[in-house]
Amino acid sequence: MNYYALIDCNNFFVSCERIFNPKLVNKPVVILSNNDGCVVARSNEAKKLNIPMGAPFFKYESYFFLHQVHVLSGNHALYADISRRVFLTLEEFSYPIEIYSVDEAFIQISGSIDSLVEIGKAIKEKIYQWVGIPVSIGFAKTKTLSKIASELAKKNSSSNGVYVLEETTFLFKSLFIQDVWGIGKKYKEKLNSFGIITIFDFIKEDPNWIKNAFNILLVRTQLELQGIPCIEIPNHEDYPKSMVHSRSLKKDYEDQKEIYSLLISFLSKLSTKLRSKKLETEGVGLFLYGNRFKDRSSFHAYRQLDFSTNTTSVLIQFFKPLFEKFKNDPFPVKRVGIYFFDLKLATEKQLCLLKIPDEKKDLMKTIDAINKKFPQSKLRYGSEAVDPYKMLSKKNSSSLYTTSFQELLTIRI
DNA sequence: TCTGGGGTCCTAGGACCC
DNA sequence: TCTGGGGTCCTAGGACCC
Repeated sequence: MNYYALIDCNNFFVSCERIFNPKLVNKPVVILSNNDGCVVARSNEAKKLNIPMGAPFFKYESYFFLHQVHVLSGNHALYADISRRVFLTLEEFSYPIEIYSVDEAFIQISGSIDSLVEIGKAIKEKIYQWVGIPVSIGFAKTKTLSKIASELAKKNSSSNGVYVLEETTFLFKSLFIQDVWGIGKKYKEKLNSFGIITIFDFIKEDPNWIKNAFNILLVRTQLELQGIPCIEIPNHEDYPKSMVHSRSLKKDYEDQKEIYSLLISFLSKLSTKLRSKKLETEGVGLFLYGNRFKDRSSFHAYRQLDFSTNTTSVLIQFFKPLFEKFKNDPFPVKRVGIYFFDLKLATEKQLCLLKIPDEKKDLMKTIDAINKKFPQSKLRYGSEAVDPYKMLSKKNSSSLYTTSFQELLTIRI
């Protein structure tokens, strides 16, 4: 029998922190978003204190203090590295795999229920032993069902973190549609308005009606819930179609030179990422937002290129006029972002009949190599901000234990 | 009164996910 | 005072074609 499994890291960001700081074990811990804005991860103990996902830090600060909640700024370089190690370990098992997010992966597997439980246990133990991250594993006939199974694995203490979902009819009468992968807030409200409350209600609806009232995605979800796989594991090495770098700022900024140089820093950072992944872009865009809790001002502009590139100077050249448009009708800026779209593999570069700007490939290579070797003293373009971080804020971050020699863990014996 | 019909392509916006 | 960031996919509607 063919199955899918979802391997899901438990409270991933918190678990990463706990590897290096055992004092956090069994304590309520929350991880904050950039700018220390809101809660993006919680330990089980923090969940028990009814701290919701997305809770704004400033509203909960005194509550955290009262309950001795450990509060950390997100250390995403660390989490990315731990994530990589988790999936390298999972790949040891040689099943077809899809890394779905920083803390989740699907695998495809066949076997009897008993053998699945054994394999699940083995995976769970190996990841914990090799990387130190606890995971939950859910097996089922489709990806959508395996999501539900992994939640059951997490909640069901008798399952030991591994759950095989077989019979669903009874279960679905007690599960709500909003617990289904692919059904968010809007769909939930609309489905509820038609009296569809549980997964059981949803499954017996006419697919044609769902197609007309919603879209093809929900029809797929419905089939998946009935055990008919519609969402496959991609069988090729995929690369991203777009890339964004965006941040909320410490305060509202009005100085256009400051905003511009920050955007150039972002552009430079994003092109470096593009090069490190051996990709090129055929489009560049930017967006600027005012403070979304006070005013709804926004600006958005993009430019399609006639060729693909990952050269910072070339991208700056095409970016400049986009920012000029903002100057016509400026507003105080609270959030900024740069994005690339229509990404292509650098190795499959299309030749262009038109004259394209000098790509300075060797210069880019040299700059990247120097910046990699000396991360403290970054080589940058003249128009980049000298210290982009002064426009952002970050307080309680843990160290880069696994990605920086300066910040290795110190152990006293 | 009554104003074609059928097709493709592109994009902005909206929904979802973590 | 203070509210994250990075992605994907689908669809309606407009522009354009004959």
